[in-house]
Amino acid sequence: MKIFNTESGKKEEFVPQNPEHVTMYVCGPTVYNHSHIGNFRPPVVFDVLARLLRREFPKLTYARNITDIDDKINAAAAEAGVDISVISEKYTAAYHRDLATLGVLPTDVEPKVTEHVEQIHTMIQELIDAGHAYAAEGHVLFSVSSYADYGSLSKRDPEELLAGARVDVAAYKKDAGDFVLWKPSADEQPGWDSPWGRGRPGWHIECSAMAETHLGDTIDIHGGGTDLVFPHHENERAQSVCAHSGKQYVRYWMHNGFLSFNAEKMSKSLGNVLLVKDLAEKVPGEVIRYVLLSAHYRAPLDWNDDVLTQARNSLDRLYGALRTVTSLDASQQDHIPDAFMAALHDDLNTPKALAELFALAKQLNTSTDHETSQQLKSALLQAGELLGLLQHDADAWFAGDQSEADAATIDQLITERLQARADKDWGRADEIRDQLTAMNVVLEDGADGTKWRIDSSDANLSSSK
RNA sequence: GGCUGGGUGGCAGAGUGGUUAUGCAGCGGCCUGCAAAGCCGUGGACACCGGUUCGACUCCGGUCCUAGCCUCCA
Repeated sequence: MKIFNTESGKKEEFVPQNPEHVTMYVCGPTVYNHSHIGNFRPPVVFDVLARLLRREFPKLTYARNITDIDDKINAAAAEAGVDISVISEKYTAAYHRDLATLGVLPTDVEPKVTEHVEQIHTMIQELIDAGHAYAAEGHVLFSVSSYADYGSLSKRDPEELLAGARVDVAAYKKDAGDFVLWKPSADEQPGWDSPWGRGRPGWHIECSAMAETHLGDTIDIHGGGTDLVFPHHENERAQSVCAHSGKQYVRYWMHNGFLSFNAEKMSKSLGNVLLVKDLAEKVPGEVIRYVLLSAHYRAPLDWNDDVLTQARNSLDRLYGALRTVTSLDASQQDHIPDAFMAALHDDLNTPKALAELFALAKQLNTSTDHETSQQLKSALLQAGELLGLLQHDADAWFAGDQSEADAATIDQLITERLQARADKDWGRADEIRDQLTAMNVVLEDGADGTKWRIDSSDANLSSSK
């Protein structure tokens, strides 16, 4: 398996530190508000990677954190007049609902910052003891100049960084590039007692401490959005390497590209933020997931009003192929085609992998041999599972969210129409079909009976709000 | 301004120094009582300008556009 490593700028063969136990850490959300669709690209992309790793290695420990202490959470809590836990728990729950909508499997560990304050203290102390950090006016700062390799992950020259810095440099900083590990809290702000006074963790130390706690000093894969390369991951790396006597922190850094909306940055100020819960009212979560996997994870992905419709229609084709085989013989065999695996092994090339799914669908649609069809359906389901797609019952997929009562009515009408057709009473048959069309039901007559589906084509999938 | 990516047909989106991506949409045909689905076929693309090469969408240089980052950010 090859993985593009941000640190080297190349695709590298993936060799875990311990082939018996692979470790992966992905930066999770700060739970102060709803995450938008762009925020879900990493969980979905790394969910596919986790599925792949679990298939190919005996053990994977995958951690994705919840940042539940942050100034934005503080602000939201203060405004609502509640404890920060009220805010963070509310939006953690929302985050979990959205993950479930998108078919993202739970991680092995979901560490919360507020549950790791002790470990954060320990790590800060280690950094101070080793001369990489210093306390000043209630703050503890990491001394960037103490880590010679600083900047090499994000390919930045520390000198230029400082020259271009547009922030006000606090007087207590020895060096303008130094970043905070611990900062003081005012009395009304949430805080924890510490050797450096009451305060709260800085923005980067939490991930270092949580990764260390759950995955050890060196982790195999660390993922996140490309915007996190600097400063977040650069700083994480500096902290962890320095706290661990120079030991490597991450073997493979992976960063996903950004999602834009109609070629504009998705941001609250532009009013173009798309929420999973809103999209899920229009389409199944699987359609949203399909869109997120339809572009390579490192490439930019532009969301526009057509992508959901296209994804919906594409999935219809795959489910349509699955529906040609009504039952599946029990089979433990692995039928996933090599080309599909090769695509995923090539730096998680999900668009190529999807193309292989369509190749399977075409074979399935043209197959006349029972045995072959069974294998093809099995292959499609197994390959789909690796992508987190195609796991619904095909009939249920096409039935949409019709109630059972409706389904019963539809079946009743279809039975009547079949009789009319048997009697060659085309007028009556078409009358019934028109009736069903009015119910948004499309019929498909086949050799083995009549299937139906809910017409989603003119359902308003426009994603603008 | 600096650093790092990206610009492929109507849309989405892979890939490659010479050969069909794939899907959606379109068009023609087959199938069908008629449709739908499916199948077969089909048109249509590599931002621009140079260079290297027998040959460049692919490699190199430059230009333009675009995204992210330059201490909150997926």
